[in-house]
Parts: sequence; C-alpha cells; structure tokens
Amino acid sequence: MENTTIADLFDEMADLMEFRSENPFRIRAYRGGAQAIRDLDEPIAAIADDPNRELADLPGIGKTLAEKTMRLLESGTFPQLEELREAIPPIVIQISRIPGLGAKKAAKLYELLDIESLDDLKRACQEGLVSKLKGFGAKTETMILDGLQIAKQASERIYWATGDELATTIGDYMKTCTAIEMIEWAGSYRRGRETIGDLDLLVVASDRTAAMDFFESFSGRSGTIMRGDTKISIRVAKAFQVDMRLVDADQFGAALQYFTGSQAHNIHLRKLAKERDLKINEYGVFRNDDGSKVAGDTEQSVYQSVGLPWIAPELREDRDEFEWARNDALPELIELSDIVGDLHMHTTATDGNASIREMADAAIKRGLQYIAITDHSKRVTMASGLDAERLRQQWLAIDEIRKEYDGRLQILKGIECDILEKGGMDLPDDCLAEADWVLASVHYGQKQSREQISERILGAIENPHVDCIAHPTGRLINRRPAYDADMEAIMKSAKSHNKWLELNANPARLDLNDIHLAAARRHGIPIVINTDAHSVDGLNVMKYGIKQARRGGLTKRDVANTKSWIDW
DNA sequence: AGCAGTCGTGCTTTGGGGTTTGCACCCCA
Repeated sequence: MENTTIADLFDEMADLMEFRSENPFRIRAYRGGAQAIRDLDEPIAAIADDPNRELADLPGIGKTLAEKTMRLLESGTFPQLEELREAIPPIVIQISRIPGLGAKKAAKLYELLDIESLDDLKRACQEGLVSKLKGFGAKTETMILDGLQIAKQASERIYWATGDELATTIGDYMKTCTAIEMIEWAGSYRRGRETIGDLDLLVVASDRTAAMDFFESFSGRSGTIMRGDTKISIRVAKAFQVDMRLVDADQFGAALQYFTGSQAHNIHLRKLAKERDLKINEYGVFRNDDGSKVAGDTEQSVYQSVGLPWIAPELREDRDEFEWARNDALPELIELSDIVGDLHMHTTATDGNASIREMADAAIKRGLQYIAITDHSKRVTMASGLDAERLRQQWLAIDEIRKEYDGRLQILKGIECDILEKGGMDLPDDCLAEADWVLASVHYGQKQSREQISERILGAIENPHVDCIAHPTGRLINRRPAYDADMEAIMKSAKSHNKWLELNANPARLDLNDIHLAAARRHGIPIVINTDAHSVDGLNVMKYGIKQARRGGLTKRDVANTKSWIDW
C-alpha cells in the first residue's frame, strides 16, 4: 500500500471523526499523521519491514498510529475506520460539502427529509421543504441551491495535485514494465486542469497482454472496471478511475493529441483539417481524396499537417491558441526554474509551523534568491495574527538574521494584511510604510455584496503601501465559491496604480484561475506566483502555480518573481 | 492522538460575525 493511500485513509478517518465532533486534538493527530506519511521520501512499508526501525519514531506517529499503519499494510483498513464508515452514510458527508452546511445540518436534512441523493436535496429546496425546517430559512435554502454544484464536483473530481501524485506513482511503476515501449499521460491531467475526473494513460507495448497484466498488478488497484483488447480501466484509491489505452507506435502522436483534448480544441483542429481536405482522428491524419496517411506518429506531425506549430497541452482549450499558433505568436510558457523568489509565507509567529530561519534555509535549498515573510495581521484571530508591535518585533528579528544570510538569500520584511470587513487595512499606514512588501487579502466578510467587496479590494489597491492583492478571488476548489467581486474593475485599478496580483499556488486555491490570469496578462498586470507556505514542505507547491500560470498563457516576462528583487 | 517529562498527566490555535432563532450552527487560515 502506497504512502499516499495510507495518508488518504487517515485523512478520511479525521473527516469522519470531525463529523462526529470528536476530540479536536485526536482529529488533528490523524491529520498530522497523514501529512507526516505523505511527506516521507521512502515507502512507509519499508520502515515497517525493517526490524531495526520503529514507525512510532517518526514525528507525528505514535504508538496508536503505528499500530493502525500496520493494520493498513496488512489488510487495507482498520476497525475504527470501518465502524465510522458504517455509521455515517456517504450522502451525509456529501451534503456537508455544500458551503454553509456542516455535520449537524447535513444529518438533519438526511433524517427529516429522507434525502438519499444531492438531486433529492435540490428537489426539496425547490419545493420549499427545507426552509420550513427548524433551524433553516430562506437564505439557507438559496445557499444550498447555489452550493450544490460544488458538492457534486467534489465527489467526482480531485485536485490536479492529487492526480499528479497518483499519476507519478503509477507512471514510475509502469516504466519498469519491459513490455512497454512508449508511455505518456493524456487527458485533463496533461492539460493541467485544476481538477481531474480520471486519468488516461497512453501506451505502446511490444506485448499488450503483458502490459495489461502489469497494469492490473499495480499495488494500489482496488478493482478492474473493464478489460478489452486495446483499453483497460481500473479503480484505485477512493474509486478513482485510471484508463490505459494501447496503440501502435505510428499512431502514438495522433492518439496522444486525440486523448489529450480538450474536446473543443479537437473540434477546432479537425475543422482546420477539413478545410485542407484532410481528416484527423485518433489513428492519424489522412487525405480525403485517396485515404492515404500523411501524419500521426508524433503530435508535432499532426499540427504540422494543418500548417501549425505544436501547441502546449495547457493551452488546448480553444481560447486563443489557434490564433496565436497561426500568427507564430504562441507564448513561451513559464517554467518552474524561472522562479527566483517567493513572496508569501507564514512562520510560527502566526499559523506556520517553521521558524524564519527554517523557511530561509528551505528557500535556499530550492534555489530561491529572496523570500518575503508575510504572516497574518491581527484580524485573523484564529491564527493569532500580528499587531503592529509584534510585527515590528518580527522585523527586528529579521534584521538580526539578515546578516547570516547576506549574499545567499534576501529576506524581506512583509505582511499579509487583512482588508477589514468595513473596508480599510488591519494595520496602520505608518506600520505598513515600514514594510518591504505588503500583501493585502480578504479573509472575512466573503459573502458581502458585489459592491461592498469590490470596494474593499479597490480600497486596498489604492492604499499606497499595498503592493499586491493575495488570492484575489478567495475561491477554494471544490469547497467554496469566489467572492462576488468586480474583477474587471480590480484589474483596471491594479494596472493604473501599478500594483500586482497574486497567483496563489496552493493546490486548493490556484487563485487567480486561468481565465483571470489571461486577462491580467492582456492588461499588462504583473503576476506574482506565491506558495503561501505554512511549513517547509509548503514551499513545494510552487509547481502547481506554474502549471496554472501556463494555462493562463503566462511567460517568464509576465511573472514578477522571475526577476531579482533589486530589479523591481 | 502525540508529546514532553511530572513517566501519569496536562497541554495542544482563537473568538467574532452571520443566519436563524432565541441557542445552535457554520465560517474564517
């Protein structure tokens, strides 16, 4: 059993316990254990098998979690997990994923209205049954109808980052199969969409039966959905589907292009082929007159057959990519190695779990030239946010540390300052004026009217001490919608005030999204890609931000933290 | 449930605001 699978099961246990309002510290212990196992750089099974090592020696894993890990490795589950799975129907969990509903209200809906599916719930809301219940009103009913889509998607699609872990594990495994000659992921995973519904693996094999057998022997497989001559589908982890398609080597490019999509992109491409009296399908590119094949072994050859250069998968959404390709104006998309700084991270002063020094050392290890320490301001009570006095103390500490890192890393005095519900910043101007770098962000009053919340953000942009708006739309993928803000007005104001916008690389945020990024690029607003790290490992999420930036068509030139700090 | 140290026990983030209702629930990093 893979580390990620074990971690997922501990997280599931924590979810179920949370649902039962059990001791929050026990819940945290499960989450902590899950994170610890996820972050290991070796299989936990290897540690379990080694007589000289103890699972309980791992930080975050004690006697109990060590024992449960052993049970998982032996049987794939443990009794407490099974008990809770029995006790809590999956539909109740699904209902509680609707923003605004929690465990109690979800259970009430399930029991009182006999809700068996999200569609049942939708019907009950439309018939006005929900607002008649004690503890529910008209606003809650509207909120449920608005949030149903989010809950539905959460049960069907996983974060790109989660898909990436799974794809990497399966891909590394499949590459050890001697019958496989070519292998590539296709689908929305290859295009870097923010969520993934399933995974598509494309393979050329010298022995198809052997390749399929090998695929079916993957240790994380929980079942086989179907197996034919050219396609096999298995289930892994939480009922997630992974397809493998077998094609001939001379069809590989055409198949890869076809199965990567998007559908809209493929329709457009085929229309272009038709205009040239060609036909493109998953087997190749063919002339209509004599049926002869003109391309298909590589993707390049497919695009070339209609007179276009190869188009990066991240751009294949039928937005601007064909026009760019036709005019030889495809953006040279940004890469992880272009990033030289990270301007959003937290420390133990608020809700981070590493010190300034630990973050600095980790940043150097990742090849960065500069970082900004940006802890929360005081309004964020839950994270024990900083007031002006504590913030100035932190800056004194940074002054001390700077000497040690001179010539190796620039450490900037920053702050993630809240934009208050009534408008205005959470810290006085004289304090913000002393910072090297000020992020402004909304955490509270997210459900305010479009006018209110837009005005708050515009006010922050107009504040001369604010440099950048962090996670500008506030959305959490599969969990929470964006603020109802006027993004067009925000971009215009950012441009005219010479302010930057963040692309928050946290895989649950990825905020701004691809559409907004493309708009920011058109406006000429510099984007800053930040990790918002709350730990040393949190710095690793930069790669997800890069993927999202590429989907927005961003180049190195469009992203501010590809430049040295002194060049700004 | 993990952890530190007291080796059995206490500690482990915080508190205000909205909705619906009159206290309970949910949200916010």
